[in-house]
Amino acid sequence: MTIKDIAAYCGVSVSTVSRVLNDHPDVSDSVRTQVLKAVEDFHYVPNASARDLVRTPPDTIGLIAKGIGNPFFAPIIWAIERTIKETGYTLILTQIKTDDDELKVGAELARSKRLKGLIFLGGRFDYDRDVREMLGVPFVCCTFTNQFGTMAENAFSSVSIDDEAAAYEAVKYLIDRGHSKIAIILDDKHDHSISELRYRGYEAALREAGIAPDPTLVVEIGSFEMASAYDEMRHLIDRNQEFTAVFCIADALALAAMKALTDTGHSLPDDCSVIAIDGIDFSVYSTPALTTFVQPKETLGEESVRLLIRMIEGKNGEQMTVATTLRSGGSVAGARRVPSGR
Amino acid sequence: MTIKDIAAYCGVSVSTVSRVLNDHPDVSDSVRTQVLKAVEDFHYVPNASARDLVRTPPDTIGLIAKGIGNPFFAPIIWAIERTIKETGYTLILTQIKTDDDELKVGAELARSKRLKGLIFLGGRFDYDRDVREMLGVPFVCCTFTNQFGTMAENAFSSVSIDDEAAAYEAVKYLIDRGHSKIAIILDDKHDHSISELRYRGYEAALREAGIAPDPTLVVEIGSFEMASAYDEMRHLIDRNQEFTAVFCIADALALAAMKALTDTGHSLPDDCSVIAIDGIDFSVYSTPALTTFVQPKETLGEESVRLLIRMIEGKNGEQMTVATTLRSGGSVAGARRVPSGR
DNA sequence: ATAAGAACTGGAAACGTTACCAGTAACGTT
DNA sequence: AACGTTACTGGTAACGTTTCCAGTTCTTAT
Repeated sequence: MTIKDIAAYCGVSVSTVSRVLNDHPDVSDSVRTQVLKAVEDFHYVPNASARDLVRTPPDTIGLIAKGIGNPFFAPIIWAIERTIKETGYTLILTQIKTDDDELKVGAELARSKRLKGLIFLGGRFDYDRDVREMLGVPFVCCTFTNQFGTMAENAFSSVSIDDEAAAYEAVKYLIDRGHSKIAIILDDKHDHSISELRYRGYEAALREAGIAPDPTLVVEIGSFEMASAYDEMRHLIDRNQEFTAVFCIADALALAAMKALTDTGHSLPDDCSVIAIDGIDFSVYSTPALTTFVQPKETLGEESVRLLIRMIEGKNGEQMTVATTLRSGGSVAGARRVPSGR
Repeated sequence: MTIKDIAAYCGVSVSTVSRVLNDHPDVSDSVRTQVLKAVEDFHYVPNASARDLVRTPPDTIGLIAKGIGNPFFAPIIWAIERTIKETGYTLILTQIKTDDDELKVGAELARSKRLKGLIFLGGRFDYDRDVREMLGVPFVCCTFTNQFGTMAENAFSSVSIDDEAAAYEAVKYLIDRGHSKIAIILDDKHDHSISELRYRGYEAALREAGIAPDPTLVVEIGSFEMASAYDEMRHLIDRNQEFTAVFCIADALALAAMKALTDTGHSLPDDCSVIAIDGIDFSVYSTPALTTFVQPKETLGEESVRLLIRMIEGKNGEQMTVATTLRSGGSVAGARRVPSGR
C-alpha cells in the first residue's frame, strides 16, 4: 500500500495525494475528503524512510541513555521528551548498556538518521578532542561533564551538578554532626565517572576536617547494583569495622546499604547514619526516609535541550552547573560512641 | 557526505562502495581497504532512510511501552531486547504515556516503519475485533491479555500472569493467616485494566472465605503514583478504619503504603500486614522486605518475542499464562486483635 | 471580451541507497 | 587459438516520497 495505490484508487495523481497528506493548500475539498477517506479505509500510512529521504529532515535530536528503567533517569527522560516536543523538534530514544560506548552509538545514529544534535544521559567523563568531529553534530552531556577529557569547553555543552561539591557537602553534613568514621559506597574509585568525582568530594571533606581517609572504609562494588551494595555492606559490617555513618554515591545503593544495616540489627539512624546523592522517589518511602542531595531532574532535562538547541543554532557550547537541594529524611543522626560492630 | 562522494573520492563507482559497505565479495582488496579508509576518514555512515527504502526491510519489531522508567518494566524490556537481538530481528522502542493510545501509536509505527510485528508492554484489556486489521501486523500483549475485549483468541498473542488468580492467592495468603479486615490499594476498580482484574481476585478470595467485601477498605488512587498511594493510605488510617492487612496491586504502591503505616506509628508487620504483586528490586530492600508475588520478568519478555515470531511465521496467536512465585519478605504476620487505628 | 490572477492538478526530478545486469580483464583449459 | 571461468567493476533501475514547474480551468476585474 503506497501513495500510488491511493492515487490510483482515487483517480488522482500522487502529487495530489501527497498534498492532502501534508496539509498543503491548493487541493479541492471534494478531492481532499475523498483521499482522506481512502487513506482511512486502507489504513495507509506514508513510508517513513521514503519521506525522510526526500524532505528536509525533520529536526530530530537523539537521546542516548545509559539504561532506561533507572528510576533516577526516568523523570529526566520525560522532561527531555516534553521540552523537545515543545520546541518543535522530534526525539529518537536509544538505550544502551552501561558498558556500551555511547560515542560509537551516537556517531552512527547522528549520521545515519541525520540528527541535528545528541544528548547523552549518563556517560563517561573523558571525551577526547576528536569526539566533536567524530560525532559531527553538537551534543550535550546530561548529568555529567567532561572533567577528565581534553575537549575544548566550547565544543560541547553539559548540564550537571557539581558532583565533587555535592559529595563534599554530603560528607561535611555528616562531619558537622560529629561523625568521623565515615564509610563510602561507590562503583569504582578510578573509573573516570561520577564515582571518582564523588569520591574526591568525600576525601576532600575528610581531609578538610583533619580526618585521614581510611581505605578500609571505602567500599567499591563492581557493578552498580543494589545486590552488590547490600553484599558489600554486609561484608563491611562483618569485618567489625568501626564507622558511624555511610555516604553512598547514589540513592539506590543507599537503600540497599540501609537494608544491610537493619538486617544486622542496627537501628537507623542511631547506630549508623546514611546519606546519599540523587533523590529518587523510592528513597522518600524508606524507613527512615533517606537524607539525600536531590538533583533537579526537571531542570537537568530542560536545560539539556535548551543548550543543545542553542548550539544547533550556532552558539558555542557551555557548561552549566545546577544546584542540588538537601532533602532531609531521617537517616542521619549525630554520632554516638562505639556505634558500629554488631 | 553520501556514497557518491566516497565513490568519487576513491575514483570508483557507487556500486563498488556499496559492495564494500555491505561486505559483498567481488571487490579487490586494494579497493576495499581504500574505500574503508575513506569511509573512516570522512566518518561516513550510510543514510538509514535510503537504505531502508530500497532493501528488503530488516526484520524489525516494535516495542511500545507504557512508561519506561518503571522499575517493573525495565528487566522485561532488557529481556525483550536481548531475545530480539538473538533471533536476528531488530528492535525499535517507543515509550508512551499511560493515557496515550498504544493502538494508534502502534498502527502508525507498524506501517510507517514497515514493522514485522508489535509488542505492547502494559496496555488496555479491551481491544476490539478490528484491532488486528487496524494494526496490520501480528502483535503480542506483554503483561496483559484481552480479558474485556472482543478479539478472537487466535488473532493475537499474549503473555501474562493470571492477574485475578494472583490477587486471589495474595489475599488468600492473608486470610489463611487470620486476616479478615483486608484493605486494597488500586488504581481504579473499573478501568478495564490490571487494577480491575486484581480487584476481582481480591473480592473472590474474600467471598470464598465468607467475608463481605467492605467498600470503605477499597482505596482507589487516581493515578499510579507512590505519592497518591501514600496519601490515600494516610487517609484510610486517619479514618480510624479497622483493618489488619493491606493488599496492594503493585509493589511500588505497597512501599508507599508501608511508609504511611510506619509514619503513623504502626509497626510492621505486627500492626498491619502488607502484600503485593509484581516483585521489583526495591521491594527486597524495604524493611520489612515486602512479601509479594513475583512476576517472571525474564520469561515474560522472552516468551513475548517467541510468540510474536511464531505469529510472524504464520502460526496462530496464543494466550500464555505464566506463574508467579511468592517471595516472602517479612511484611506479613498473623492477624491480631484491634490492630489498626492510631 | 479579455487579461490577469487564483485555484487546482499532473508530470517528473530528486533524495541516497541497493541489486541486478552487463561488461572487461586476466587466467587457465582444451 | 579459441573458449569458458573467475574476479572484479560500472551503469542504472528501482524503492516511496516530496516538491518544483508547468499546465489547465475558473474567477474576477477591467
